[in-house]
Amino acid sequence: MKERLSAEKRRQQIVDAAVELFSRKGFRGTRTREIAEAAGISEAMIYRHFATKRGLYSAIIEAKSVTEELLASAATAAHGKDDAGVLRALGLKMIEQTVRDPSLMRLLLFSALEGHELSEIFFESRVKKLHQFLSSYIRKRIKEGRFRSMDALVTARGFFGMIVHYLLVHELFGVKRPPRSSPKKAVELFVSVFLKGIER
Amino acid sequence: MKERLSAEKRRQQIVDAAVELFSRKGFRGTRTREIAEAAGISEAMIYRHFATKRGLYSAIIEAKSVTEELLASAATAAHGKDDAGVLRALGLKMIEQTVRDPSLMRLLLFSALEGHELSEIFFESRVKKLHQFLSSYIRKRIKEGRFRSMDALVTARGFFGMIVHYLLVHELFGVKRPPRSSPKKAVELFVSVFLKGIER
DNA sequence: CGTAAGTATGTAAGTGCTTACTTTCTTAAA
DNA sequence: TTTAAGAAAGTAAGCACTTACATACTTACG
Repeated sequence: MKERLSAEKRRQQIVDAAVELFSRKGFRGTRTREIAEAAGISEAMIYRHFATKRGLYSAIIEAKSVTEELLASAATAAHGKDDAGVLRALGLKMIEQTVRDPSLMRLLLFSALEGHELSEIFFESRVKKLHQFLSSYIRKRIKEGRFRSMDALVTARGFFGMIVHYLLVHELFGVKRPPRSSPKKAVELFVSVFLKGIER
Repeated sequence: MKERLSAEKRRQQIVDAAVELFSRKGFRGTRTREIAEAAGISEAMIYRHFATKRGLYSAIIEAKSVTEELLASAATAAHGKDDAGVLRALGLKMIEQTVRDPSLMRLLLFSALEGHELSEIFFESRVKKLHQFLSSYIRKRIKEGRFRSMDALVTARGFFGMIVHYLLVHELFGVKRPPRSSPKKAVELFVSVFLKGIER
């Protein structure tokens, strides 16, 4: 017989295994048996901890919806009115996190494509917050006369678009980065183009 | 008995029904029975025209891989060295096409996420061509001294990122456009920021 | 021209495997 | 002794794909 864990630890173990599989193969592409095998337990254990496969998926999406430290370093730069610092911090952190663990980006895309009911909540808590942070920063700097007058939200999404697209191309579609194009250099380029583009 | 069509027409009918379903629900999420029902025939007919479900999916991806007229208007502007015109044409056409028929974007994302073998070919023929067109235009304009010196491919992908991200946000995640933000205005904004950002 | 043979297009009803979820029983910790 | 964590072995439904057979269109031959 297998090691006996506390319910909480076992539950976490199931979630960890499921995150990996759902993010790689989607909800419909993942078998509950695979999850059980990956967690080293029997299928029945999954159903002791989660009512349905969909319930497990929802639990994951909700857990991944907590906002984390991504905004912290950007907020510091924002306080010091370091425009390039704000953008650099956001871009680099996003890329770094996604390269280290692409499961979040994949889960987000899968849940939207597959039309999961929590996809919207997922988007609101993970993406919208970032958009709002940057757009209100831009709005403030427009008021201060440092940036040109423009739709701050659309503009902010434009910047995130450059970063997200970079991740799509390299992490999802698997395009190889030529040696001259490190993430850091790409972010520098995006920041410089974007800043020069919006400054007065 | 149902109407008797020519093999070619029937095949096309199956493909049409399948495109709609695969783009909405993905490969794994689509049942062959659903495709048959949507096409108004029996499952066996699918298997008379395609060896396997996967074969049908591959046929669709290959068919969708043909490059179309997207580059035409941009090429005209490129010839006249109308920088804003090039970017505007690319951005507007991409948005217009995707809004009219989102199936292509969804198929592309699904095939990459689900790891379909033809996903790479799909990407190369649909996406890479655009990247190459714009990056070689940018490279030329750098040589002519109109744009700052920078990595043309990364820069070009930055512009497409703004457009693609706009489509992801509105077409995939279903964020409502506020009335002030029409696609046309958004493209104008992206073009203006991007151009000002890369010009000397 | 008329018609029977041959062929392509179609269907209804499977077949066997997979899958989400259940039931029943065992074992170890408190 | 009680209770919850665990395994083994189902079950019913769903799935890609097949089989056996019917019907319409085409064509060669009298």
